[in-house]
Amino acid sequence: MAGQKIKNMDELAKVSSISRPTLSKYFNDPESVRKTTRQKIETALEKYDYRPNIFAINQNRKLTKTIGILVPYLADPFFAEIARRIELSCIEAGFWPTVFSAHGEQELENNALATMQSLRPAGALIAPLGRRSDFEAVRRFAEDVPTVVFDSNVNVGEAFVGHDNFQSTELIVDYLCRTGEPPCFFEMPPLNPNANKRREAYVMAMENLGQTPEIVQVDGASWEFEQIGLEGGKRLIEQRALPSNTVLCSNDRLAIGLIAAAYQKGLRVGHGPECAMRIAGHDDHPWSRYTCPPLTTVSQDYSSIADRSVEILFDLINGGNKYQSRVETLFKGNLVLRSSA
Amino acid sequence: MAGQKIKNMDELAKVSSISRPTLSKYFNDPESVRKTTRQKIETALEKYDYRPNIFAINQNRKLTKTIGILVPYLADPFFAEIARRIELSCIEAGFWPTVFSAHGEQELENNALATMQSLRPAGALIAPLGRRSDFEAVRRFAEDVPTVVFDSNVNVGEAFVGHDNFQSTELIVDYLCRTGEPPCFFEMPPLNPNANKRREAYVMAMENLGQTPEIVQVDGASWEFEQIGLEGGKRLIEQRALPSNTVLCSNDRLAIGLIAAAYQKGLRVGHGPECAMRIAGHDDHPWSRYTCPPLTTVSQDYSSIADRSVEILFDLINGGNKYQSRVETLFKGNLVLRSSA
DNA sequence: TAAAAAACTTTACTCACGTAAACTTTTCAA
DNA sequence: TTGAAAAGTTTACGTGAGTAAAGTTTTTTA
Repeated sequence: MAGQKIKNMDELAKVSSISRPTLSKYFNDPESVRKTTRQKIETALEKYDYRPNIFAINQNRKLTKTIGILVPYLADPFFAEIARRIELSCIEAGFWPTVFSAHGEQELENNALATMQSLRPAGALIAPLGRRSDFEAVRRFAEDVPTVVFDSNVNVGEAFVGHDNFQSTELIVDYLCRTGEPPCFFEMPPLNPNANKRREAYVMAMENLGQTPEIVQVDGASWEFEQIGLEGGKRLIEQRALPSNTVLCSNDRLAIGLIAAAYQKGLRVGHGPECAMRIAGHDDHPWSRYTCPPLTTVSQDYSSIADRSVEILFDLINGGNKYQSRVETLFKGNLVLRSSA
Repeated sequence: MAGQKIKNMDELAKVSSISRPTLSKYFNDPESVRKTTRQKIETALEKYDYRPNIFAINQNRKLTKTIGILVPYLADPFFAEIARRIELSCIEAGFWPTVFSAHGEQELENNALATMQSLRPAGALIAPLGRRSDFEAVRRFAEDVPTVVFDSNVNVGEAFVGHDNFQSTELIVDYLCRTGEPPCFFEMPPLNPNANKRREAYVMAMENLGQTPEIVQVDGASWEFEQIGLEGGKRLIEQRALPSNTVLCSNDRLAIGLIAAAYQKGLRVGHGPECAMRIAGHDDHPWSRYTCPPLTTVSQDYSSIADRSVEILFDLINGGNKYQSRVETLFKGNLVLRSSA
């Protein structure tokens, strides 16, 4: 492959003594040509440096090999991680994934959707911003491109894959009630459906246990959840405004901020008798292992969510284009007991 | 734009009464046509739903509007953050950035380079893996595509933009020596040139101050630096093998792991008299604000690195293609004093 | 070994747009 | 009002590959 460069398939056809249509077939699917021709082509490919021009390839194909991936905020390790897994699955399946991020803003989300759309992808996996999404834009996109929505259920696309917030929230509320003071719920103004569902699930779970739900909402509208948790947490601790010494946070990033707030205010966090408060999170975020103390939380099943999303998308792409009805798949979470609660 | 769909420029030419070459000019640069024609085009665009086909556009242009961005590991918030800034600058300048990640592996880095190359981008901004890079592949890429290398200096491409590890390391070593026990240096096997330079800089700075440098290397070859810091840290603390109670970590992520290790081993971290050890990092990583205690570190000038990289690339793209010689720009770090050291 | 099937070659057209050349119309300053 | 200069139109060709149809060669099957 270090050899001379070759401009196009016609030139490759000459030097390999294989006709261009056959070469075209080969690049579409190497298995679709006879073994002997495949070998001829591959020896030529070793000798000459050639890669088909993507733009020319995709111009005529109805079905490109591109897959669009859109996440609301790539600097959040949860999305970075899930995007990573999806990307790898796509590469393995011979597709060309391209990752886009909305960076938390509607304008950029629409921008990314438009860019993706003009890439005419075979399919897309998108996690919409949620509350800030331009739903019309997302709907129009999903009409055009076979789309699997993950993480944030906005009721468009052919399928949704996500996390069972009710199951997981009940799990951790049960645990917290069983092992100490019933938790209050610490949240910020909800950015997406998950946050809302978690609040509702908390209320339900508490009522089922005969406890009074207590919700504490702190201000904040950015994607710097830790900062919001830290600032809000410090204020609440100063004012002794937390209704319970056990705090269930709407997500791990908020919990990380709250743990830092407790530390800075000299409050010991954990479940021992010498501890002033218990803090629990939700997600099993990559960082939650490294907080002080390590964070007790409920996991999201990252790999299942990523794998299933891709699986469903490939189904969609291969077999026709539409499911009979919209499929929603929710994965259960597991209790991750560490020492913060 | 909710109107009927239009297939191609010819159809748009008909409905807008503007010739196709002029339309082509308009899409290339809306400012390049007379105001009256621009308005005609734009009213047609509001009525009919049309976007030029990217593939057809790029097939013919020598200069596409695509910019490739490659980072070694996108799940690391440092790179996520810097990629985010670069992306935004590119969008603002009217380019189409596409982010790729090597996910820490050479094979995927080469893969990403190949994909980028076949996108025939106007330019690329790449942060190579470093030690694990296939240097030949990177060099060949940079020969083909105007390339600015950032973060990890591998001596290819037209320019390098990065962080002044010598200056910053000296800064924090000075600070640590001035305010307490001289630090030992905590590292893992270096993945890239920065890690090596930091070690060298540490040794130099210590010697300049008449101190004996002490280096502690823990095992680990993954990109889970926190995990490496945590495991290595716990072992060192158990065995009382740290040569100093002040530890300068090669980077913040390692420091985050080490802080967790100290916490788990019951050692209080900070600079008070009641503290057992001081821990400092390097990078001012997005998380370093939320450790317990908050991490004292030296900042990398994220925004300058991102901005200058983009600036240089645009220079390269616009004015000719080559600099006389390879330009290296290093930005200084600042001491970020928090309470861990 | 003959016939049928599979794979390949040749030829020719398509896709949607970039772009160059020659010509026409509009704009604007002298 | 005139005459460049600027902007637009018409025409025509290029890009690199997908793909269809008709014919040829190779392989497989009976």
